[in-house]
Amino acid sequence: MPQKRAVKFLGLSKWVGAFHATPARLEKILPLPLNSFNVFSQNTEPKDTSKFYTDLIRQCIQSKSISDLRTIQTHMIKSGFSHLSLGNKLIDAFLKCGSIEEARNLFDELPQRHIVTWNSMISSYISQRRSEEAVKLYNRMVLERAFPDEFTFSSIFKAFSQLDLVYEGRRAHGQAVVFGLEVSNAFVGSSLVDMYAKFGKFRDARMVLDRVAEKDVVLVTALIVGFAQHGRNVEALEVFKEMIDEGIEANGYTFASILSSCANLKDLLMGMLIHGLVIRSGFEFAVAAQTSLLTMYSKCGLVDDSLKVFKQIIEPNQVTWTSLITGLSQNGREEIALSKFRRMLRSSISPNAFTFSSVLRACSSLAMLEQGKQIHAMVAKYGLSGDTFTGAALIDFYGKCGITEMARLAFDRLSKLDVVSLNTMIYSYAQNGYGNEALKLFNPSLGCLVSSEREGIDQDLKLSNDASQRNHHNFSSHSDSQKTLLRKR
DNA sequence: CTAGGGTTAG
Repeated sequence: MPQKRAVKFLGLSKWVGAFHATPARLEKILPLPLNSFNVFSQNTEPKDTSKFYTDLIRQCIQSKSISDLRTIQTHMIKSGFSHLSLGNKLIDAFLKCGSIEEARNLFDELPQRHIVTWNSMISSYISQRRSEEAVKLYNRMVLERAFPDEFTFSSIFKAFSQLDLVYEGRRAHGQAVVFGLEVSNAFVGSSLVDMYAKFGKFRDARMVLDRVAEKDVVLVTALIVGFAQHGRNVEALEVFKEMIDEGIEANGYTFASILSSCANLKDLLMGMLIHGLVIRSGFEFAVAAQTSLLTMYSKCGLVDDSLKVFKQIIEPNQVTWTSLITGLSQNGREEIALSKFRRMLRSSISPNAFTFSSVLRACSSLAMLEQGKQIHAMVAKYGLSGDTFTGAALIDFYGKCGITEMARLAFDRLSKLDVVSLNTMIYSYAQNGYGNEALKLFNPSLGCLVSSEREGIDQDLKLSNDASQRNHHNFSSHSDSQKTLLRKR
């Protein structure tokens, strides 16, 4: 009986007394009759009415009361949107209450939208990883002559990098230039640098960065992160040093990224130096920096130091636990890795694809069949059977345990194939004496993988197949699994 | 009333 559900407006006691307001009751106690809203234009609307609604909306946000917002919306629509600014506030309120759909519905209904409203909608879509919607709105915005401002540009570029739309992102950059907002502030600049860096377009990223007059830590960190994420660790370190030289202080984000570069370079000395810097700059308890620190030590082979870092972490998150488990598993401490995994679950932190691929690796190294099976069940429960990394770990695990059928089952569940998972499957077959099955996979033209709807995969397979054909008469260039196959033949 | 950068896997 949703109609009868009481709607409580906490601060409304002077209007409604102590009783609860239903939409029908609310209509009776509004400060002005609904019809009379129409006589006010947007500019001359009475101050107190506007304030009345504004307060109401603020209370709804505080109590996260979406149903109350709906009530207000109903009245607004009835009054023919006489209060446009309220419409915008209402959209903002829906967004803050997490109801993006209702915000969008109202957004579409409004005869006019404020630039702030456009920006709010766009950034909400992006933070919900629904960037297609954000881009659609952005394009519509330009068409409807609601000109994007620096707030728009500070968020829209992320949509293009999320969607991997290089050309469109560049075009939006051009539009920012046209509006004179390209490097109007560090917000727009860092968003642009981030986009170009994510695309691997480091020349463009650098050019934008250099044009920003007031550089700050976020701007430079965007470039550092870009280099680090593309495995260009030396360049990441160079930019980091440059930043320090320019007197810009690093923060937790910067340290998280730069320590990850040290880890990948196995540069223990630099890592320890930066560890000192982390402590001195007061980011000792920034969890991402701590996580990277932990990884740095374990990649450099100092497991005990990484355990020490972990002990310091007050609230380890999913990534932290995973890093710890990975480090242990990679350093031959499989049992401890598994016990940490159990502890992670007990502290109600859920595992992800990264975690599973690491614990499965631990199970695989020691051929712990029962444990691995249990983890396989969890993988299925978490809906991660299709993940390429986790899948490859499963294939590897069952292969090592000699259960080829299960390995194949895991293989067939992959939502996407790549060279590694294919190699792992071939290796599992080969290891267990199924030479013919392995060959079928090795040469997809024999019919094993063709005729599936997997297009990207075929591309991948074609590449690896072409490469192997080039080496066909050259035995020494074959991988171990291929050698095994050739012997079996 | 609206804005930017992060750490983990084969």
